[in-house]
Amino acid sequence: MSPNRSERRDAAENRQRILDSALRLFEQHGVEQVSMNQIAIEAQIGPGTLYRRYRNKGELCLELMKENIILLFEQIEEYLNLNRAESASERLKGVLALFLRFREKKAQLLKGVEESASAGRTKSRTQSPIYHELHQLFVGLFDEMAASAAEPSRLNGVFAADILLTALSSDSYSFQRDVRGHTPETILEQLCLTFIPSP
Amino acid sequence: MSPNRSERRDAAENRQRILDSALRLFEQHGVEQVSMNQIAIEAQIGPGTLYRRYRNKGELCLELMKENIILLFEQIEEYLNLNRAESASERLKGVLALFLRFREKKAQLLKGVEESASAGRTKSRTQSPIYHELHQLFVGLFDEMAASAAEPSRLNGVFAADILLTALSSDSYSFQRDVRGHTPETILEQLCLTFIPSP
DNA sequence: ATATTAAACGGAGACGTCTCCGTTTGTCAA
DNA sequence: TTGACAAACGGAGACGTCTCCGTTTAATAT
Repeated sequence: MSPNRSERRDAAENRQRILDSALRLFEQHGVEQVSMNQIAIEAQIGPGTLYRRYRNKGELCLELMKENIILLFEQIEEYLNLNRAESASERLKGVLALFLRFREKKAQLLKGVEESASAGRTKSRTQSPIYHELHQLFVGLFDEMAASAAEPSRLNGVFAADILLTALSSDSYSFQRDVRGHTPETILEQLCLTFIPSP
Repeated sequence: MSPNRSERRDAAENRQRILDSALRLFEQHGVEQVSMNQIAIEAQIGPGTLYRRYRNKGELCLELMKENIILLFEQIEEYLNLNRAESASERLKGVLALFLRFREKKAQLLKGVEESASAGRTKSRTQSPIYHELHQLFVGLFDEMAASAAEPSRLNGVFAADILLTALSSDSYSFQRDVRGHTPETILEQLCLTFIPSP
Protein backbone atom coordinates (compact mmCIF):
# COMPACT_ATOMS: atom_id res chain seq x y z
CA MET A 1 0.00 0.00 0.00
CA SER A 2 1.02 3.65 -0.11
CA PRO A 3 3.62 4.59 2.49
CA ASN A 4 1.34 5.88 5.18
CA ARG A 5 2.61 9.43 5.21
CA SER A 6 5.03 8.64 8.02
CA GLU A 7 6.38 5.14 8.07
CA ARG A 8 10.09 4.98 7.97
CA ARG A 9 11.62 3.13 5.08
CA ASP A 10 13.41 0.60 7.26
CA ALA A 11 10.23 0.05 9.23
CA ALA A 12 8.29 -0.62 6.08
CA GLU A 13 10.87 -3.13 4.94
CA ASN A 14 10.73 -4.91 8.25
CA ARG A 15 6.99 -4.98 8.18
CA GLN A 16 7.01 -6.66 4.83
CA ARG A 17 9.63 -9.16 5.94
CA ILE A 18 7.58 -9.98 9.02
CA LEU A 19 4.48 -10.57 6.98
CA ASP A 20 6.32 -12.69 4.44
CA SER A 21 8.07 -14.72 7.07
CA ALA A 22 4.94 -15.29 9.08
CA LEU A 23 3.01 -16.37 6.04
CA ARG A 24 5.70 -18.79 4.98
CA LEU A 25 6.12 -20.28 8.44
CA PHE A 26 2.38 -20.50 8.99
CA GLU A 27 1.88 -22.32 5.72
CA GLN A 28 4.75 -24.67 6.38
CA HIS A 29 4.14 -25.55 10.02
CA GLY A 30 0.66 -24.36 10.85
CA VAL A 31 -0.24 -21.20 12.73
CA GLU A 32 -0.31 -22.81 16.12
CA GLN A 33 3.14 -24.35 15.83
CA VAL A 34 4.90 -21.12 14.98
CA SER A 35 6.13 -18.88 17.76
CA MET A 36 6.70 -15.17 17.63
CA ASN A 37 10.37 -15.87 18.19
CA GLN A 38 10.59 -18.03 15.12
CA ILE A 39 8.96 -15.33 13.09
CA ALA A 40 11.38 -12.77 14.45
CA ILE A 41 14.35 -14.94 13.58
CA GLU A 42 13.03 -15.75 10.15
CA ALA A 43 12.43 -12.06 9.55
CA GLN A 44 15.88 -11.26 10.93
CA ILE A 45 14.72 -8.82 13.54
CA GLY A 46 14.74 -8.81 17.31
CA PRO A 47 11.74 -10.04 19.27
CA GLY A 48 11.25 -6.56 20.61
CA THR A 49 10.86 -5.18 17.15
CA LEU A 50 8.28 -7.76 16.29
CA TYR A 51 6.28 -7.07 19.41
CA ARG A 52 6.54 -3.36 18.87
CA ARG A 53 4.55 -3.74 15.71
CA TYR A 54 2.19 -6.55 16.70
CA ARG A 55 1.32 -6.81 20.34
CA ASN A 56 0.75 -10.53 19.95
CA LYS A 57 0.34 -13.29 17.44
CA GLY A 58 -3.33 -12.51 17.16
CA GLU A 59 -2.69 -9.07 15.79
CA LEU A 60 -0.32 -10.52 13.28
CA CYS A 61 -2.89 -13.06 12.18
CA LEU A 62 -5.45 -10.34 11.86
CA GLU A 63 -3.12 -8.33 9.67
CA LEU A 64 -2.61 -11.33 7.42
CA MET A 65 -6.35 -11.64 6.98
CA LYS A 66 -7.10 -7.98 6.57
CA GLU A 67 -7.87 -8.07 2.89
CA ASN A 68 -9.96 -11.18 3.18
CA ILE A 69 -11.92 -9.63 5.98
CA ILE A 70 -12.64 -6.57 3.93
CA LEU A 71 -13.69 -8.82 1.09
CA LEU A 72 -15.98 -10.75 3.39
CA PHE A 73 -17.80 -7.66 4.50
CA GLU A 74 -18.11 -6.47 0.95
CA GLN A 75 -19.68 -9.77 0.04
CA ILE A 76 -22.05 -9.48 2.93
CA GLU A 77 -23.01 -5.98 2.01
CA GLU A 78 -23.60 -7.00 -1.56
CA TYR A 79 -25.71 -9.96 -0.51
CA LEU A 80 -27.74 -7.77 1.78
CA ASN A 81 -28.31 -5.27 -0.98
CA LEU A 82 -29.45 -7.88 -3.43
CA ASN A 83 -31.80 -9.45 -0.91
CA ARG A 84 -33.45 -6.51 0.71
CA ALA A 85 -36.80 -8.09 0.02
CA GLU A 86 -36.08 -11.30 1.86
CA SER A 87 -37.19 -11.88 5.41
CA ALA A 88 -34.78 -11.03 8.19
CA SER A 89 -34.35 -14.69 9.07
CA GLU A 90 -33.54 -15.57 5.50
CA ARG A 91 -30.95 -12.82 5.34
CA LEU A 92 -29.47 -13.98 8.64
CA LYS A 93 -29.07 -17.38 7.13
CA GLY A 94 -27.41 -15.91 4.07
CA VAL A 95 -24.95 -13.89 6.10
CA LEU A 96 -24.16 -16.89 8.24
CA ALA A 97 -23.46 -18.94 5.17
CA LEU A 98 -21.03 -16.33 3.92
CA PHE A 99 -19.28 -16.12 7.24
CA LEU A 100 -19.04 -19.87 7.54
CA ARG A 101 -17.39 -20.05 4.16
CA PHE A 102 -14.86 -17.48 5.34
CA ARG A 103 -14.36 -19.27 8.63
CA GLU A 104 -13.62 -22.50 6.79
CA LYS A 105 -11.00 -20.90 4.63
CA LYS A 106 -9.28 -18.94 7.37
CA ALA A 107 -9.75 -21.36 10.24
CA GLN A 108 -6.17 -21.36 11.42
CA LEU A 109 -5.60 -17.64 11.37
CA LEU A 110 -8.96 -17.04 12.98
CA LYS A 111 -8.01 -19.37 15.75
CA GLY A 112 -4.72 -17.57 16.14
CA VAL A 113 -6.59 -14.31 16.57
CA GLU A 114 -8.95 -15.66 19.18
CA GLU A 115 -6.33 -17.38 21.24
CA SER A 116 -4.15 -14.35 21.71
CA ALA A 117 -7.18 -12.20 22.24
CA SER A 118 -8.40 -14.25 25.15
CA ALA A 119 -4.90 -14.68 26.51
CA GLY A 120 -4.44 -10.93 26.66
CA ARG A 121 -5.94 -8.87 29.39
CA THR A 122 -9.07 -7.85 27.53
CA LYS A 123 -11.71 -10.48 27.44
CA SER A 124 -11.88 -11.14 23.70
CA ARG A 125 -15.12 -11.00 21.83
CA THR A 126 -15.69 -7.29 21.34
CA GLN A 127 -11.98 -7.13 20.71
CA SER A 128 -11.67 -8.35 17.19
CA PRO A 129 -13.20 -5.93 14.72
CA ILE A 130 -14.59 -8.88 12.79
CA TYR A 131 -16.81 -9.96 15.60
CA HIS A 132 -17.74 -6.46 16.49
CA GLU A 133 -19.06 -5.73 13.04
CA LEU A 134 -20.78 -9.06 12.74
CA HIS A 135 -22.38 -8.42 16.07
CA GLN A 136 -23.94 -5.19 14.98
CA LEU A 137 -25.21 -6.86 11.87
CA PHE A 138 -26.77 -9.71 13.80
CA VAL A 139 -28.37 -7.39 16.30
CA GLY A 140 -30.02 -5.54 13.48
CA LEU A 141 -31.39 -8.72 11.99
CA PHE A 142 -32.57 -10.11 15.30
CA ASP A 143 -34.35 -6.92 16.15
CA GLU A 144 -35.97 -6.93 12.79
CA MET A 145 -37.11 -10.50 13.29
CA ALA A 146 -38.54 -9.61 16.66
CA ALA A 147 -40.37 -6.62 15.25
CA SER A 148 -42.08 -8.64 12.56
CA ALA A 149 -42.97 -11.49 14.89
CA ALA A 150 -46.55 -12.29 15.76
CA GLU A 151 -46.08 -12.07 19.49
CA PRO A 152 -43.43 -9.80 20.99
CA SER A 153 -40.59 -11.56 22.77
CA ARG A 154 -38.51 -10.33 25.64
CA LEU A 155 -35.48 -11.82 23.94
CA ASN A 156 -32.74 -9.24 23.68
CA GLY A 157 -31.23 -8.89 20.21
CA VAL A 158 -27.84 -8.06 21.67
CA PHE A 159 -27.91 -11.18 23.76
CA ALA A 160 -28.91 -13.42 20.90
CA ALA A 161 -26.16 -11.97 18.76
CA ASP A 162 -23.64 -12.54 21.54
CA ILE A 163 -24.57 -16.17 21.90
CA LEU A 164 -24.62 -16.73 18.18
CA LEU A 165 -21.17 -15.23 17.96
CA THR A 166 -19.75 -17.45 20.67
CA ALA A 167 -21.23 -20.37 18.78
CA LEU A 168 -19.23 -19.21 15.78
CA SER A 169 -15.96 -18.94 17.69
CA SER A 170 -13.09 -21.20 16.76
CA ASP A 171 -13.46 -23.28 19.86
CA SER A 172 -17.10 -24.01 19.41
CA TYR A 173 -17.01 -24.32 15.66
CA SER A 174 -14.00 -26.64 15.49
CA PHE A 175 -15.60 -28.76 18.13
CA GLN A 176 -18.67 -29.22 16.00
CA ARG A 177 -16.53 -29.92 12.99
CA ASP A 178 -13.92 -32.22 14.44
CA VAL A 179 -15.59 -33.90 17.38
CA ARG A 180 -19.24 -33.91 16.44
CA GLY A 181 -18.45 -34.56 12.82
CA HIS A 182 -20.65 -31.81 11.44
CA THR A 183 -20.21 -30.22 8.07
CA PRO A 184 -20.52 -26.49 7.53
CA GLU A 185 -23.92 -27.18 6.03
CA THR A 186 -25.32 -29.06 8.98
CA ILE A 187 -23.88 -26.50 11.35
CA LEU A 188 -25.62 -23.77 9.44
CA GLU A 189 -28.86 -25.69 9.57
CA GLN A 190 -28.60 -26.30 13.30
CA LEU A 191 -27.69 -22.71 14.01
CA CYS A 192 -30.75 -21.54 12.14
CA LEU A 193 -32.96 -23.99 13.97
CA THR A 194 -31.54 -22.74 17.25
CA PHE A 195 -31.61 -19.03 16.68
CA ILE A 196 -34.59 -18.55 14.45
CA PRO A 197 -38.01 -19.02 16.05
CA SER A 198 -40.15 -21.73 14.58
CA PRO A 199 -40.92 -21.24 10.90
CA MET B 1 -10.15 -39.04 52.75
CA SER B 2 -9.01 -42.58 53.26
CA PRO B 3 -5.47 -43.27 52.04
CA ASN B 4 -6.28 -44.70 48.67
CA ARG B 5 -4.76 -48.14 49.20
CA SER B 6 -1.46 -47.00 47.72
CA GLU B 7 -0.59 -43.37 48.23
CA ARG B 8 2.71 -42.91 49.92
CA ARG B 9 2.69 -41.02 53.16
CA ASP B 10 5.00 -38.27 51.92
CA ALA B 11 2.94 -37.96 48.77
CA ALA B 12 -0.23 -37.52 50.76
CA GLU B 13 1.39 -34.83 52.86
CA ASN B 14 2.55 -33.00 49.81
CA ARG B 15 -0.87 -33.24 48.26
CA GLN B 16 -2.41 -31.62 51.26
CA ARG B 17 0.21 -28.91 51.37
CA ILE B 18 -0.38 -28.18 47.71
CA LEU B 19 -4.10 -27.87 48.20
CA ASP B 20 -3.71 -25.68 51.27
CA SER B 21 -1.16 -23.45 49.60
CA ALA B 22 -3.17 -23.10 46.44
CA LEU B 23 -6.30 -22.24 48.34
CA ARG B 24 -4.53 -19.64 50.41
CA LEU B 25 -2.81 -18.04 47.44
CA PHE B 26 -5.94 -18.09 45.33
CA GLU B 27 -7.94 -16.40 48.04
CA GLN B 28 -5.27 -13.82 48.65
CA HIS B 29 -4.35 -12.90 45.10
CA GLY B 30 -7.03 -14.34 42.86
CA VAL B 31 -6.75 -17.52 40.82
CA GLU B 32 -5.49 -15.83 37.70
CA GLN B 33 -2.64 -14.04 39.42
CA VAL B 34 -1.16 -17.13 40.99
CA SER B 35 1.33 -19.21 39.04
CA MET B 36 2.09 -22.87 39.46
CA ASN B 37 5.59 -21.86 40.51
CA GLN B 38 4.29 -19.76 43.35
CA ILE B 39 2.16 -22.62 44.51
CA ALA B 40 5.14 -24.96 44.37
CA ILE B 41 7.26 -22.57 46.38
CA GLU B 42 4.53 -21.97 48.93
CA ALA B 43 4.04 -25.70 49.27
CA GLN B 44 7.80 -26.18 49.52
CA ILE B 45 8.09 -28.64 46.68
CA GLY B 46 9.72 -28.54 43.26
CA PRO B 47 7.77 -27.53 40.19
CA GLY B 48 8.18 -31.02 38.82
CA THR B 49 6.46 -32.49 41.82
CA LEU B 50 3.55 -30.15 41.44
CA TYR B 51 3.14 -30.94 37.78
CA ARG B 52 3.47 -34.63 38.43
CA ARG B 53 0.29 -34.48 40.43
CA TYR B 54 -1.65 -31.85 38.48
CA ARG B 55 -0.90 -31.59 34.83
CA ASN B 56 -1.89 -27.94 34.87
CA LYS B 57 -3.57 -25.26 36.91
CA GLY B 58 -6.94 -26.34 35.63
CA GLU B 59 -6.67 -29.76 37.19
CA LEU B 60 -5.71 -28.17 40.45
CA CYS B 61 -8.70 -25.85 40.31
CA LEU B 62 -10.92 -28.80 39.54
CA GLU B 63 -9.60 -30.65 42.55
CA LEU B 64 -10.32 -27.64 44.72
CA MET B 65 -13.91 -27.63 43.55
CA LYS B 66 -14.47 -31.36 43.66
CA GLU B 67 -16.74 -31.40 46.67
CA ASN B 68 -18.78 -28.48 45.47
CA ILE B 69 -19.22 -30.11 42.12
CA ILE B 70 -20.50 -33.25 43.71
CA LEU B 71 -22.84 -31.15 45.78
CA LEU B 72 -24.06 -29.37 42.69
CA PHE B 73 -25.00 -32.58 40.96
CA GLU B 74 -26.69 -33.85 44.05
CA GLN B 75 -28.76 -30.71 44.15
CA ILE B 76 -29.65 -31.12 40.52
CA GLU B 77 -30.64 -34.72 41.01
CA GLU B 78 -32.77 -33.79 43.96
CA TYR B 79 -34.43 -31.01 42.06
CA LEU B 80 -35.12 -33.31 39.16
CA ASN B 81 -36.61 -35.89 41.44
CA LEU B 82 -38.90 -33.42 43.12
CA ASN B 83 -40.06 -32.01 39.82
CA ARG B 84 -40.61 -35.04 37.69
CA ALA B 85 -44.05 -33.75 36.87
CA GLU B 86 -42.88 -30.45 35.46
CA SER B 87 -42.40 -29.90 31.76
CA ALA B 88 -38.96 -30.49 30.31
CA SER B 89 -38.51 -26.81 29.62
CA GLU B 90 -39.38 -25.94 33.18
CA ARG B 91 -36.88 -28.46 34.47
CA LEU B 92 -34.23 -27.13 32.11
CA LYS B 93 -34.80 -23.73 33.58
CA GLY B 94 -34.48 -25.14 37.09
CA VAL B 95 -31.23 -26.92 36.34
CA LEU B 96 -29.87 -23.82 34.70
CA ALA B 97 -30.71 -21.78 37.75
CA LEU B 98 -28.84 -24.21 39.96
CA PHE B 99 -25.83 -24.21 37.72
CA LEU B 100 -25.80 -20.44 37.47
CA ARG B 101 -25.75 -20.23 41.22
CA PHE B 102 -22.77 -22.55 41.28
CA ARG B 103 -21.06 -20.65 38.51
CA GLU B 104 -21.43 -17.41 40.43
CA LYS B 105 -19.87 -18.84 43.54
CA LYS B 106 -16.99 -20.60 41.82
CA ALA B 107 -16.39 -18.18 38.99
CA GLN B 108 -12.66 -17.86 39.46
CA LEU B 109 -11.87 -21.54 39.80
CA LEU B 110 -14.16 -22.37 36.91
CA LYS B 111 -12.31 -19.90 34.80
CA GLY B 112 -9.03 -21.44 35.86
CA VAL B 113 -10.26 -24.82 34.73
CA GLU B 114 -11.38 -23.61 31.34
CA GLU B 115 -8.28 -21.63 30.59
CA SER B 116 -5.87 -24.48 31.13
CA ALA B 117 -8.21 -26.87 29.39
CA SER B 118 -8.21 -24.86 26.21
CA ALA B 119 -4.51 -24.14 26.47
CA GLY B 120 -3.72 -27.83 26.62
CA ARG B 121 -3.74 -29.94 23.53
CA THR B 122 -7.26 -31.24 23.87
CA LYS B 123 -9.90 -28.85 22.78
CA SER B 124 -11.70 -28.26 26.08
CA ARG B 125 -15.39 -28.72 26.42
CA THR B 126 -15.80 -32.48 26.67
CA GLN B 127 -12.73 -32.32 28.84
CA SER B 128 -14.08 -31.14 32.12
CA PRO B 129 -16.32 -33.73 33.74
CA ILE B 130 -18.64 -30.94 34.82
CA TYR B 131 -19.52 -30.00 31.32
CA HIS B 132 -19.70 -33.54 30.19
CA GLU B 133 -22.32 -34.44 32.76
CA LEU B 134 -24.25 -31.27 32.22
CA HIS B 135 -24.21 -31.96 28.54
CA GLN B 136 -25.83 -35.34 28.91
CA LEU B 137 -28.43 -33.82 31.14
CA PHE B 138 -29.24 -31.08 28.69
CA VAL B 139 -29.42 -33.47 25.79
CA GLY B 140 -31.98 -35.50 27.64
CA LEU B 141 -34.09 -32.47 28.35
CA PHE B 142 -33.85 -31.10 24.83
CA ASP B 143 -34.83 -34.41 23.37
CA GLU B 144 -37.75 -34.58 25.71
CA MET B 145 -38.83 -31.11 24.70
CA ALA B 146 -38.60 -32.06 21.05
CA ALA B 147 -40.61 -35.21 21.61
CA SER B 148 -43.46 -33.38 23.25
CA ALA B 149 -43.49 -30.56 20.73
CA ALA B 150 -46.38 -30.00 18.39
CA GLU B 151 -44.34 -30.14 15.22
CA PRO B 152 -41.14 -32.18 15.05
CA SER B 153 -37.97 -30.18 14.62
CA ARG B 154 -34.75 -31.19 12.94
CA LEU B 155 -32.88 -29.48 15.75
CA ASN B 156 -30.34 -31.84 17.22
CA GLY B 157 -30.42 -32.13 21.00
CA VAL B 158 -26.69 -32.66 21.16
CA PHE B 159 -26.11 -29.54 19.17
CA ALA B 160 -28.41 -27.42 21.28
CA ALA B 161 -26.73 -28.70 24.42
CA ASP B 162 -23.32 -27.87 23.00
CA ILE B 163 -24.30 -24.32 22.19
CA LEU B 164 -25.98 -23.82 25.53
CA LEU B 165 -22.85 -25.04 27.23
CA THR B 166 -20.59 -22.67 25.35
CA ALA B 167 -22.98 -19.91 26.36
CA LEU B 168 -22.37 -20.96 29.95
CA SER B 169 -18.59 -20.94 29.63
CA SER B 170 -16.58 -18.47 31.68
CA ASP B 171 -15.75 -16.40 28.68
CA SER B 172 -19.28 -15.97 27.52
CA TYR B 173 -20.83 -15.71 30.93
CA SER B 174 -18.38 -13.16 32.34
CA PHE B 175 -18.85 -11.14 29.22
CA GLN B 176 -22.58 -10.96 29.82
CA ARG B 177 -21.99 -10.13 33.45
CA ASP B 178 -19.21 -7.63 33.23
CA VAL B 179 -19.59 -6.02 29.84
CA ARG B 180 -23.28 -6.32 29.11
CA GLY B 181 -24.17 -5.68 32.71
CA HIS B 182 -26.52 -8.61 33.04
CA THR B 183 -27.44 -10.23 36.33
CA PRO B 184 -27.66 -13.99 36.74
CA GLU B 185 -31.41 -13.60 36.61
CA THR B 186 -31.56 -11.78 33.32
CA ILE B 187 -29.03 -14.16 31.83
CA LEU B 188 -31.20 -17.06 32.86
CA GLU B 189 -34.19 -15.41 31.32
CA GLN B 190 -32.42 -14.70 28.06
CA LEU B 191 -31.02 -18.18 27.87
CA CYS B 192 -34.48 -19.64 28.25
CA LEU B 193 -35.86 -17.34 25.61
CA THR B 194 -33.09 -18.39 23.28
CA PHE B 195 -33.10 -22.11 23.83
CA ILE B 196 -36.70 -22.87 24.58
CA PRO B 197 -39.12 -22.64 21.65
CA SER B 198 -41.91 -20.14 22.05
CA PRO B 199 -44.24 -20.96 24.96
C1' DA C 1 17.40 -55.84 59.68
C1' DT C 2 18.21 -55.53 54.88
C1' DA C 3 17.59 -55.58 50.06
C1' DT C 4 14.64 -54.26 46.32
C1' DT C 5 11.86 -51.49 43.68
C1' DA C 6 8.54 -48.45 42.03
C1' DA C 7 6.90 -44.08 43.16
C1' DA C 8 7.91 -39.52 44.38
C1' DC C 9 10.97 -35.86 44.23
C1' DG C 10 13.31 -31.57 42.62
C1' DG C 11 15.51 -28.57 39.93
C1' DA C 12 17.74 -27.52 35.65
C1' DG C 13 16.51 -26.14 31.48
C1' DA C 14 13.83 -25.87 26.96
C1' DC C 15 10.72 -23.00 25.11
C1' DG C 16 7.19 -19.16 25.02
C1' DT C 17 5.41 -14.55 25.68
C1' DC C 18 6.29 -10.02 26.40
C1' DT C 19 8.77 -5.75 28.46
C1' DC C 20 12.35 -2.59 29.29
C1' DC C 21 15.74 0.34 27.94
C1' DG C 22 20.14 1.75 26.01
C1' DT C 23 21.56 2.27 21.14
C1' DT C 24 21.03 3.09 16.31
C1' DT C 25 19.12 5.30 12.38
C1' DG C 26 15.92 7.61 9.14
C1' DT C 27 14.10 12.11 8.41
C1' DC C 28 13.56 16.78 8.26
C1' DA C 29 14.62 21.37 9.21
C1' DA C 30 18.09 24.81 9.42
C1' DT D 1 25.63 19.24 4.92
C1' DT D 2 24.69 18.78 9.35
C1' DG D 3 22.44 18.51 13.76
C1' DA D 4 18.58 17.08 16.50
C1' DC D 5 14.90 14.15 17.47
C1' DA D 6 11.51 10.82 17.39
C1' DA D 7 10.93 6.38 15.79
C1' DA D 8 12.69 1.95 15.25
C1' DC D 9 15.66 -1.43 16.83
C1' DG D 10 17.46 -5.54 19.36
C1' DG D 11 18.45 -8.38 22.86
C1' DA D 12 18.72 -9.31 27.67
C1' DG D 13 15.93 -10.85 30.99
C1' DA D 14 11.61 -11.43 33.88
C1' DC D 15 8.23 -14.55 34.27
C1' DG D 16 5.40 -18.66 32.94
C1' DT D 17 4.45 -23.45 31.66
C1' DC D 18 5.93 -27.85 31.45
C1' DT D 19 9.43 -31.88 30.73
C1' DC D 20 13.29 -34.69 31.56
C1' DC D 21 16.00 -37.39 34.28
C1' DG D 22 19.25 -38.50 37.96
C1' DT D 23 18.46 -39.03 42.93
C1' DT D 24 15.94 -40.04 47.09
C1' DT D 25 12.76 -42.59 49.77
C1' DA D 26 8.67 -45.14 51.50
C1' DA D 27 6.77 -49.55 51.31
C1' DT D 28 7.26 -54.42 50.83
C1' DA D 29 9.43 -58.78 50.42
C1' DT D 30 13.16 -61.62 52.29
